[in-house]
Amino acid sequence: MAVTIRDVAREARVSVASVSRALNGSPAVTDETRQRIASIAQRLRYVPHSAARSLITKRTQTIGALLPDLYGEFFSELIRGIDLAARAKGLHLLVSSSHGDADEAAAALRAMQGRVDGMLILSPHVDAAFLRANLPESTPAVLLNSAFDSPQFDVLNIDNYGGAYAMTRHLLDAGHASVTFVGGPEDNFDAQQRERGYREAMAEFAPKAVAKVVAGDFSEESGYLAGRALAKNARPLPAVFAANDMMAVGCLRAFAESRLRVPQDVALAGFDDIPIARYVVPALTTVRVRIVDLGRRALECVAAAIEKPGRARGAAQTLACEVVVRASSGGEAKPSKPV
Amino acid sequence: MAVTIRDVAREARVSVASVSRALNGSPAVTDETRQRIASIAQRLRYVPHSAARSLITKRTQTIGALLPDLYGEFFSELIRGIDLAARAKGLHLLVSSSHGDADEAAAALRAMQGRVDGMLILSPHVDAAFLRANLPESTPAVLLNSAFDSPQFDVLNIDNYGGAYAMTRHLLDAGHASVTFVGGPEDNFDAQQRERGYREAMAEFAPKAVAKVVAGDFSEESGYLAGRALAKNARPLPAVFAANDMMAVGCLRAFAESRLRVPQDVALAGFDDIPIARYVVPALTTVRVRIVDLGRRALECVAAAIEKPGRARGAAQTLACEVVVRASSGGEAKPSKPV
DNA sequence: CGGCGGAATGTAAACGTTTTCATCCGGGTT
DNA sequence: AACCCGGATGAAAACGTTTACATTCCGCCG
Repeated sequence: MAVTIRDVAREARVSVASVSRALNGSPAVTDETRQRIASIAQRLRYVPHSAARSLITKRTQTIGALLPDLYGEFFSELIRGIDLAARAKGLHLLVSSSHGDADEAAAALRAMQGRVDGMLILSPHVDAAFLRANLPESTPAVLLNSAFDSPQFDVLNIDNYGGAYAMTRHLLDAGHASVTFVGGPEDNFDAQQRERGYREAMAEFAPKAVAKVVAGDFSEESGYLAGRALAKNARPLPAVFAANDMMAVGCLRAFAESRLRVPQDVALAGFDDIPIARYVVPALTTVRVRIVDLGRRALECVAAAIEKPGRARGAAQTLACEVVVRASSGGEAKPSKPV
Repeated sequence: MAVTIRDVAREARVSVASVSRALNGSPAVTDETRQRIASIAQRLRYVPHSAARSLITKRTQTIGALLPDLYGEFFSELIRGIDLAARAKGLHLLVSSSHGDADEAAAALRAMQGRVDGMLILSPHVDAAFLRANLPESTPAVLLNSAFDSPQFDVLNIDNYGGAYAMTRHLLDAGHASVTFVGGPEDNFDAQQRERGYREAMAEFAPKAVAKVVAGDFSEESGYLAGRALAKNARPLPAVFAANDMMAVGCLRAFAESRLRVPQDVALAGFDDIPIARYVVPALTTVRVRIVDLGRRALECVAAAIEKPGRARGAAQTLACEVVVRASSGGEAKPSKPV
């Protein structure tokens, strides 16, 4: 049915070995025969059978990506970065996303076994035991945004700490006497790091003020509730720094209901720079994370691990964030045109 | 190194054929031996080598998804739907996205050759010639949201026409004497269909009014410009229906600058129901498209084509949309809490 | 009691590559 | 002239499955 290496060999009057060599760029073949074989292969539309090749080379040229139940921009951007880098390296991308719990993730991980040369794993469910149980020893893997730190695996994290630290500092520098933090879920790694960044910046740059954290869970609703509670406090209000943009949007709604003007009565900042952040009124000051870079770096990292199997594992990299100042923090007045 | 079917066979004191049969559920094997083999396989952590299996069965259990340079919510939701359906069917998902032009898409399509049993293709660049040149005859493919209609391929479209028709009708029913349409890019299939839906609804439900279309290109900026132009018109202003939400957001900004109140002075609606639509003020009336369902249906469609190779191709399905009424059209006043 | 049929299992070919090893050939060295 | 060396090519094994076909075994019927 399909054209195989044999057909090309027959047509070119050489052995299959020569065809293989010619097409794979082995030096042990005359330029002239290489040309001839190449042109015949092209004419016949020969495409090497990837399964047969994988069988013998033990390489699939494929990277697996294991992702949790992820929504919106973050997911797209991450995949974009991974995909771009994979294409540049001639690798394919096998995706398995939308994993709600550890069991689903485990099943997905096992299902990928043997189909991929390496893995990119972003999941709140991973820990040492999970990986030992579900990931073959020999498969290189890069953990994304994971609290889990092991000499076995490379880890690539967002600098949540640094971003929150920088934002807190920015708010204090802008003249606010104090900053209140709206926290994320307690068991969330990102949330923990962001809170730590906030606390340390407060300790350093506002030693007289006291750090104050109100609870939240990253949802818009929890931000709304937090905002409503904060609006009752004594004036002047401290600046509010929400652990993510969705909660900041919730705060914004609560403040609007309480007839509080942002940023005149209360300054507000978020974290993530989701697209909505540019379009709420006033536009939200936030911390931007270059998700595309996260994906790209992750893929390059696992590709490197595949190429050099003996290489030391366990490198931990951190991806910098940047403060994006918009109208909501009062740092800059640009209410009309989105950035 | 890795454990193969031979190891299992040796351990179980049977032939490899029996192991294969037992693990693949062939009826020609005693329940007792099946049990024994299964437990040994599990103990040895045997996983069939997928490449070897593909080599002989000519199946990869993998679906390829070819996507253009897609951003945000649409991409995530689409992949989510595809992934969910794929998992349910035990299929893997090979993704190649971010294709800017036809050449890139062609290269990606060819690279997937032999690695997938079927393809999901969403790309403005596909047409008959493109597919003939880059897709093997035998590979089933489903085209998503494509103007190209051929008896060769299944096509799955969003009901842009019906959604725009329904929205226009909704605005007219709500008491607006006329509706002005802000169009999308001229060569865009979605935009064309939406405009057609608008025109036909106008002709049918507002025969005395005249359909009016101002140009746009789906960008927020083009919506802003359109909104500014419209704000100059004679009062009372007709309702404004933008061909997508981003342009509607742009209109909103222009109206705010012109001190026009929405919906009191001008009613506004968009299309897509992007997340931002809920958070702008006032919240945007729009047309919702169930992208997850699009992905799910597409995968089920290609899976069906793979299972029954002889089946008739060329079925065209259409995915219904629904009008989502929020504050911006004045149909319902719910300015505070997002839906 | 012999043969037959069907169920369970085994044997080996086939899938399409890559790669090791062998072969061949021409030319330079001794 | 004999030898060797190195470069180009070919033959065949190997990768780990599935499956067509062969074999074995056992009970049952004539």
